[in-house]
Amino acid sequence: MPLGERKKIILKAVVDDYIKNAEPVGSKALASKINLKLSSATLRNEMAELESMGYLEQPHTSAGRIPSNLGYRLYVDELMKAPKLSAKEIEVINSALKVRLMEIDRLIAEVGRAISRLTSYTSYAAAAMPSGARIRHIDILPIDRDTCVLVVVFSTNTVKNTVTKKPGEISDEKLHVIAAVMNTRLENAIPSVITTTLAIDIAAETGAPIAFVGFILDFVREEAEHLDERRIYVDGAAHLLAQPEYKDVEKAQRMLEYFSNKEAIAKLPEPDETGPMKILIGNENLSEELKDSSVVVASYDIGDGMKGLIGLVGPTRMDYSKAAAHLEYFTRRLGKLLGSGGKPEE
Amino acid sequence: MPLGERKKIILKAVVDDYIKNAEPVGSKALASKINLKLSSATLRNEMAELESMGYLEQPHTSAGRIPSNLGYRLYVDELMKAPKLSAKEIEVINSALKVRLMEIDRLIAEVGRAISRLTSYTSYAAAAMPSGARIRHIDILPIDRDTCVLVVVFSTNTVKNTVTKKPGEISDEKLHVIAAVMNTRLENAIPSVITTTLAIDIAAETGAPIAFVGFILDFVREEAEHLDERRIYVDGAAHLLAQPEYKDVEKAQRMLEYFSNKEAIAKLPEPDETGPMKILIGNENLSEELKDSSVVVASYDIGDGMKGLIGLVGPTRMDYSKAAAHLEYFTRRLGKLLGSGGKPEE
DNA sequence: TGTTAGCACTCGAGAGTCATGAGTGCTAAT
DNA sequence: ATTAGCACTCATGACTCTCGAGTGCTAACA
Repeated sequence: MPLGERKKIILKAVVDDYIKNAEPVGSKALASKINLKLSSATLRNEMAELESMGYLEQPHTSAGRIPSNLGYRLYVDELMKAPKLSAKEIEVINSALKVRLMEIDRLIAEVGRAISRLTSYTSYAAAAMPSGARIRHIDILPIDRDTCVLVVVFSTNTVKNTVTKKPGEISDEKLHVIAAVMNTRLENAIPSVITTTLAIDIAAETGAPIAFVGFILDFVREEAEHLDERRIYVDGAAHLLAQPEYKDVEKAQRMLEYFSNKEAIAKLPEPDETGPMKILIGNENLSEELKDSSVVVASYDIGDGMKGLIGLVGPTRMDYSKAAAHLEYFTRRLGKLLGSGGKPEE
Repeated sequence: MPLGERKKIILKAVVDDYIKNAEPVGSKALASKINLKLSSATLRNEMAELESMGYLEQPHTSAGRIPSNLGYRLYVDELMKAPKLSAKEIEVINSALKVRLMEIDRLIAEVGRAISRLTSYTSYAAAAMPSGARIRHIDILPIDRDTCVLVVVFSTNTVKNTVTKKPGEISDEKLHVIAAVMNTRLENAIPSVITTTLAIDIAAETGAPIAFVGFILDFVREEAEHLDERRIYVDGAAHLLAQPEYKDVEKAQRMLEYFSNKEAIAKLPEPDETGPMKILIGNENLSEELKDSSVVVASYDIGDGMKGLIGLVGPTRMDYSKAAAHLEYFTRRLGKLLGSGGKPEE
């Protein structure tokens, strides 16, 4: 059942209006706003048909129509105006991205914050690490008599470090030797090869205290294990409350709780092989809590096999076009920015 | 005007009851709950006096009384039951702290999360770095032909690192030399000594490309500048909405926005010389947004001159005793745990 | 055949009314 | 000094009513 051209125009008008005003749109109001010169009666007929086809819904008999999930779906797939940012918005984004490249985590958090501000929707941002990282390099830097810094580089180019005490009697050269032995044993190894036996071996070979060696190896293994545990930054949760669909405190609270729940948050949607952006409308979401919200999520390449993830959450009535436009631009710019990998030559 | 013993008991009972039920407490209800055997009429008289003294307030003529800020103040200063945790709560806290020592930032965030869960109040947690950190050590670790890791240790024992490309022609030994030169020049220096001139100097002395040296020094300086920019982790904002005093969506939204505002959040209260814990009731708070909320905040020693900060925010009707008890125990345990400084010997 | 005008009908939102009851202050008795 | 009694206050919630935006249907019209 292909939709007639006029029905499409009407559906688009209804969705646009509802996105803007959050109130069921009636035939009369629509008649004055639409460019087609049709009477409200005709629109009523058309809208009744659109409803029977499942694109529109009526909250109650004597109210206007609102789009159904199916209606939104058609809207985002075919009808909505090409996502486009104003020059001013682009200006703002670019200046937000002018921050120097910093720790990846901080960057991700900042990006989430910026896009949430710009769109007035709640954002979530994360970096998805490829699992199965290998150990690339271990180093132990002497700092003073009984302090040293332990540095581990993984195959993802992620670096972890910790400051720790060292037994005073270990010389700087000895530290070097310990690190060298660990590197020959562990270079390119998966973290699970680290065992107590290995620690004992290395301690014996280098003559270093077993406790010290054990501490280092434990650190390496644990950091490796935590490597693909993605940290998600949620920002702009307050924006949720601004939306009339969350004016019910209970509902708003459920959403906020959802966003502060680590397990739930780990399952937030992400784009798949179908492309770098995904729009999930209402019940297309898998999480129960999101079933009457919508999500627009995009991914970008961070480099070193890592993928960045950034999404916006709003009511099903959200401005998909705006959300998509911002995400699209942001991820494109980020991809470019990060693609160069923070080389010295800027 | 010293408060009579009986008035104190009555005030305490009113506060306790109001903390629990969030509803103005009337003379009759109070008469049945209080252990003194007084009639409601007597209580009425006493409560009227307490009101005229400013310890109680009446939302409207025919309602019960609620504590005023002054009343709460007296309550926390003199009346409330000694903060005490149940064995079960202690159990939960201890298991929450059993996480291995990790990056300080992550630890702080986790602590905030845990205490928010335990108390059902919104928490904020931060580490306050001492300003004026000096450079302690710089190292450049070769990883492969054109990748290296830059590691900087500051006098606060904070370590910052970044992965970067290096010009392929620089040998591992050369990296070593560059690092050594930088260390002799910058050891124990304040970051502002880093200038373009210095970069040119070092490049000349080592024969390294000026771009590479410049990149390293820029990184050091910028990280140093960001060092005392404290990052604050807020958790459990959803708990706010559970409190009846924030059932008004507007108000709740203002609070949430407040907590996602970087500038505002940087000014959250912290304990001062008067002691490790501070209770701010209602309008004792300086921020406009907190004037009808209360804050209980405590600090603890992280070591290396850093101070940890953790606070709970709730309605003025919050359970000060519970909040204080949790904070007290948490900070005490944390101080002990961190005091040892993450030595290898556990 | 598609469009429009007209009309009776529906139903949520908001205003107004009213009874209820928890709570008060005051007075007089204990 | 305490208490019982009583008249008064006022927020709350249930109920009713009106208003009006919006609908579906029918009949007239191009």
